[in-house]
Amino acid sequence: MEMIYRRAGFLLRRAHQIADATFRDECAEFNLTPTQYGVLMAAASRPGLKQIEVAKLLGIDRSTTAMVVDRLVRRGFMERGIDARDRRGRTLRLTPQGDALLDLVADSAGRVQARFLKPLSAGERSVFLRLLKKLMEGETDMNPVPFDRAAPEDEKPRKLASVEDPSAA
Amino acid sequence: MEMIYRRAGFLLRRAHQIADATFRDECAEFNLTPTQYGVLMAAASRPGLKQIEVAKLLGIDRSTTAMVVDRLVRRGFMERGIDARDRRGRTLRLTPQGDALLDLVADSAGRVQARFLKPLSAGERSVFLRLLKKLMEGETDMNPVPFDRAAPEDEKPRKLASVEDPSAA
DNA sequence: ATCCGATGATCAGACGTCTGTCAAATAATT
DNA sequence: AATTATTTGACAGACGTCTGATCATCGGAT
Repeated sequence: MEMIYRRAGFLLRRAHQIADATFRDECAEFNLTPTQYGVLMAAASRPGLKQIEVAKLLGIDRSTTAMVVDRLVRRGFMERGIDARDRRGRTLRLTPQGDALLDLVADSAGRVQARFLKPLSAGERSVFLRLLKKLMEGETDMNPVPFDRAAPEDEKPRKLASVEDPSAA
Repeated sequence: MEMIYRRAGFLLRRAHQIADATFRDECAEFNLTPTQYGVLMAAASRPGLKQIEVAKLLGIDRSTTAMVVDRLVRRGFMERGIDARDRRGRTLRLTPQGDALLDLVADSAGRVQARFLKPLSAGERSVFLRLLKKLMEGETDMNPVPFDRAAPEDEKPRKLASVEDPSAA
């Protein structure tokens, strides 16, 4: 039995479970799940991007994405439109309420990371995160969507030559 | 948006997702999920242990455990009984079919680990696993059940006089 | 212009997961 | 012994997740 505690899958389930709970707890007042937050962030970063692109960005499948978006739309945080150029696609964008929510959530979301990683030293954290990322980048077999963090980048590739986030962290 | 790719929670969701898919793929012929496998393993290791104990061992809650056990019982891999000493509790044990299944699954389950961890070198794997375990052991806030891999190991209630926790809280 | 394969969305179904709530049983208190 | 508190399990409800099926649309090939 003990062997199960050494399995990466088991450890990852627990880790994910706790990270999830930490996020929900930290964002309890907003009643936001990590996934919803991800969808909101994706939509905020590139207004008008399509549902399928959000799915790819986050690595969740189309059905799940549709369901999550549904709830967010129902709660008034985002709106769905039909892509004029390709009527199969649904374009997404935040409503002003959605934008406001994201502002409010920012601090809480930031705290989740520190709180979750607390058991590790600063050095360990960076190693851990690095290995986790390496693991994801190397996964190809069972990965629903390649982990490349580089968004399709079609729409309008506004490549500003400057730093993108001068906001003091 | 890119910032989300640096979040531990996001990375862990993906990692868990892929580990899960790898397990399911490797065990497709048995139609077994990682959770079901965990429950089966727990029940195999200590026949007659209670449902609630399995839940604690695996870090899943009572509702989830009940549901998973239901399916396993329905498929004939385990059977549920009522604990004679505490009639609230349900005792679990594998059926011969369950035992046989576990035998068959062993190889596949073993392969999952190697396959999932493939992108990392041997050294990285052990560091990764070690950090993951350390993270889990240190989690207390949002952990549904402490991660101690040391099973309750009671069976005999032996309430020793040793002071365990004067609860100075 | 038409047909066909690829793509996007939705739906249905299955499973895991948690939170709450309720009922049964046990344990603790008075 | 009777009341109260705690524990266990089941059930309902919500959410995330995937697969497979179906429908609409698009793009390319004929």
